[in-house]
Amino acid sequence: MNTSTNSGADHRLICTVDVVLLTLRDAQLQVLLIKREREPFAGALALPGGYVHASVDQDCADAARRVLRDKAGLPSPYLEQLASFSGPARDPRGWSVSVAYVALVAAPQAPQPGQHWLPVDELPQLPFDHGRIVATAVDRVRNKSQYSSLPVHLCAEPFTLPQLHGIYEALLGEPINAVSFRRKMDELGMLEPVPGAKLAQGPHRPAQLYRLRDEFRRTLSLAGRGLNA
Amino acid sequence: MNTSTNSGADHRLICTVDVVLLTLRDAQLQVLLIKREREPFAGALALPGGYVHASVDQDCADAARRVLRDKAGLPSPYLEQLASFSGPARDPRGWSVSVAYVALVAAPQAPQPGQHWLPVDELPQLPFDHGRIVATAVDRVRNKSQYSSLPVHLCAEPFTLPQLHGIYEALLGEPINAVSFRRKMDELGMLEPVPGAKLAQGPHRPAQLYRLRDEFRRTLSLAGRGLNA
DNA sequence: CCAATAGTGTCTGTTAGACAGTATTCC
DNA sequence: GGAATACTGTCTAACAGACACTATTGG
Repeated sequence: MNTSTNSGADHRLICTVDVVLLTLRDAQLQVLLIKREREPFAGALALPGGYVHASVDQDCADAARRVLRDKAGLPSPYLEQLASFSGPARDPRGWSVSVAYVALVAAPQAPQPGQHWLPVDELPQLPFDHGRIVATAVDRVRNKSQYSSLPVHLCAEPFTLPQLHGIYEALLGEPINAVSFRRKMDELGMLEPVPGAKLAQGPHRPAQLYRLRDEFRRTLSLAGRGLNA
Repeated sequence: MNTSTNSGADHRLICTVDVVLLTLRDAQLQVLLIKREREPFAGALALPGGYVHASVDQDCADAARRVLRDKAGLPSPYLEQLASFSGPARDPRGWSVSVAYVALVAAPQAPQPGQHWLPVDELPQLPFDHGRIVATAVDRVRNKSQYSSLPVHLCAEPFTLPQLHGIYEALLGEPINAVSFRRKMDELGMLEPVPGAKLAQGPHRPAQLYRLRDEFRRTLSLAGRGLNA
């Protein structure tokens, strides 16, 4: 096969991005699914996604942000490349490559028409290989939650340590020692107390509010030895 | 822009795979580079890579294995997807997506003509964004070596624990406590002693030879709390 | 027996978890 | 003052690192 400087049709493939947008609602990890308007699988619930447009996107992450903006109406949440999925059968339109991203958001506004938040552990069959993509994303997020600051992106700022503690527990599905948790968050050094700001949640001592230090808005902080859940 | 069921040229992009094949030589992590025969960058040293061929590849990993077979003359080493790199400028032929893989091999045969092993810390400028891809791969491998069995794939079987110990130290660039190392390898449970097989390296006690348990040939074993280098 | 490396037993320091105690709020 | 939750001090248990010891080979 001659592959010299040919960049014609044989070497050009269907290329898409898919975004697994996750949030925490009712102490459950939930994923945003969109009702597809077009074939294939018109009418089915699927991940927000779309073609990569060479004319408008600077790279695939840019395409993912565009998809999030257009289909989920979101500004720029935490976004991380997950993996690429490819093959002849995953898309009925033909051999395709999808670069998948994970995005995390804190406060899921009321979903707009056609948007559905579903718990990741109770998903129906999804079109394409979206079931597998979601499973990979959930694995990645749960795994990274064991030793990094990733879950802060599921928490609206400012937040209290007990709130963040609850988020880690919901993600990892098991109780985390509260003393160790505070020690670790302290070591990670990513949080700063909002001076004077406390959150009163009821007839008891209010909790200190914290925010992410700017250095950690786009970077994760990694714990040396995990949170040892 | 109409994106209905159109799968025509606008939505088809240049799609390639690149493989970062790493090995350990002279206690240094080295990467395989190939002298490019074709434009662009003909004559330059670059990662082995090529177009994804929808007609022959089952997925991008398959394309990566084909590239390794054809350009590096290798059977099937440890192969793991790294990340995808995309954009209008990384390839002079146009907007492109490259799905990059990391591969690890043990014994680098004498390189064939056009193949060059170079230490990852002393690379020249590489064409495309291959410098960045190699850097990402090296980060990934060094990072995963801290808490997983990944480095066993850099070691020819059967091997002794002191040999494997040396490989971990070379990767992490710092000494690892030998007692802890043995304890960890034991906990990981991925090695089995080859009955009766010892390796005599000189005028001293020979070391027990080990091999990877079959369950771990394609899967990694993860340590709970890292190797604490 | 000596030198050299392989492998083990055991002590010690560090770190995570348990638990109890103090702090602060609303009633 | 009581109830509830936020936070802290301190003991304990688990684990990694240090070090000394034994094991096994060639000379």
